[in-house]
Amino acid sequence: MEAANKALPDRVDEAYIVERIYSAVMEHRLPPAQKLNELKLCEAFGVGRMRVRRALLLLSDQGIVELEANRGAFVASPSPKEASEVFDARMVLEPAIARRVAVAVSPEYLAMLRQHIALEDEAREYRKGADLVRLSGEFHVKVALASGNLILRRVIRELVTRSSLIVGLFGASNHKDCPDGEHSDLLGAIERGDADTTASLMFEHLRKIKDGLDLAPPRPKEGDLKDILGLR
Amino acid sequence: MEAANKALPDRVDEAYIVERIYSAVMEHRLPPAQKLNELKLCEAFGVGRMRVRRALLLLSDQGIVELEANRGAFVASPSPKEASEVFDARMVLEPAIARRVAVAVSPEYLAMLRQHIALEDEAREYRKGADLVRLSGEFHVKVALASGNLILRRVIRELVTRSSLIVGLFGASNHKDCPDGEHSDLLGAIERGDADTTASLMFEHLRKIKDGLDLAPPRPKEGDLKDILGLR
DNA sequence: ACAATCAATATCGTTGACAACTTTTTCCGT
DNA sequence: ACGGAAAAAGTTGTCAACGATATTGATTGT
Repeated sequence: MEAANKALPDRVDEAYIVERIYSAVMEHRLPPAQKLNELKLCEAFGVGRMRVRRALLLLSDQGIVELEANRGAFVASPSPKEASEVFDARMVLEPAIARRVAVAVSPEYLAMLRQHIALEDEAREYRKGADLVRLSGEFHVKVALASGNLILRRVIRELVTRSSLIVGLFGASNHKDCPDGEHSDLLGAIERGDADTTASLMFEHLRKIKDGLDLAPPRPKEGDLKDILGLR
Repeated sequence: MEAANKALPDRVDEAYIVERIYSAVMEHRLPPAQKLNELKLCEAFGVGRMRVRRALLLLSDQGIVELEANRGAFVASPSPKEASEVFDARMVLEPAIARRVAVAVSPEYLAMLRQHIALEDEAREYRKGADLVRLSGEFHVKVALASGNLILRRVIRELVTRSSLIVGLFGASNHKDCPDGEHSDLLGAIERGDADTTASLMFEHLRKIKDGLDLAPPRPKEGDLKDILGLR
């Protein structure tokens, strides 16, 4: 095997590369701190180095990738402080967006959300863990999309992707990306047009996820090795 | 004169170029559709072409400039639909952010907001129109900053900058970027910790600005020149 | 005089080579 | 065998040249 790992499109541009890395992060396939070698990416996408570097620049601007001078690109590993900020931001923004969706959502988007819940149920039923991880994040993006506003969708997508990294880093082994059933409850509130309940369900949902993280100990710095090993 | 138009920093990186173009757009110095010539930017910033191109890529990703293949970079000129989306997004997000600021704002940020209002008053007093334009936008960014969350600040900054372009395009000549006094009212509600009023003032404030725009006629398409000139 | 065609110019997109830096491996002395 | 210095390999950052495309201006024929 060499190329054609997944049928690349005819024209590979920056956006496509960004999209693929986005997806890989959302599905927890790219772990935090993973090195992203330029040459390997070039081969993988069958594209010149320029395209790859531009894609990495865009990803770093969105906090998905960290660029270190002369060392290369790495999947971001957010600090506890950054992680907290991401979820705080979501707890401010997403309830407001969900509220608006509850107030006025088109039948098409409602159908999309219903179908999504069905997919989640199915993934739970058949123990498709990988799918469930992806779907859990995607639900939030689709809610934002259901507002009919692509700007809101973009903002949330960025935050959800970063959240995937954060859960991978700070989530306990038994951590659920999104507790079972809560998405369904949210959809119920939206269907009833119950704006207040929708907003508060979304807030509590996010709070629960954040509380399930272990953000207490600031990540060890370089020099603290002795502390870590208990040699003081 | 050649270089040193404004004392460039020792190290000019992409972020600095982006920042400067951001500012120029916010102050209505760079009009929509303005061509951004790579070579001229290189000379202006005293950097190689690569830096400029990377900065332009970042700006295009944020909707501030538009890249046309083989034609170059232009300051974005949002369509009425995009313009509407930007303000709709702000009307969803900013009230939620302002509410949170009203609930819990640190004394330092409160002082910052007070000082800002003083600057606005001063600019109005001495008829410094240019300053007032910049300050009107900056107020919203500072409110987001007052949440203590840099992610929220970043999101709002992006939207405010795009709004500057939109006002330049669709604002009537007598259009006020932000009606006099409303920022002051908002600060009042924040100081009282009145969350509901703060949120609703912010919403109405944005609605008023949007209503002051003339988004009715879709931007003329290429072939409609005759219509524009009344030659039919 | 006008329109269409063609050449000339300017600008952008891409590639390849090279320099700067980091990481790994090798080598040597103790 | 161990630690450290030096060499080698690998990777990233930068630049300059080249080809491709769009735009402008000149030319020609009617």
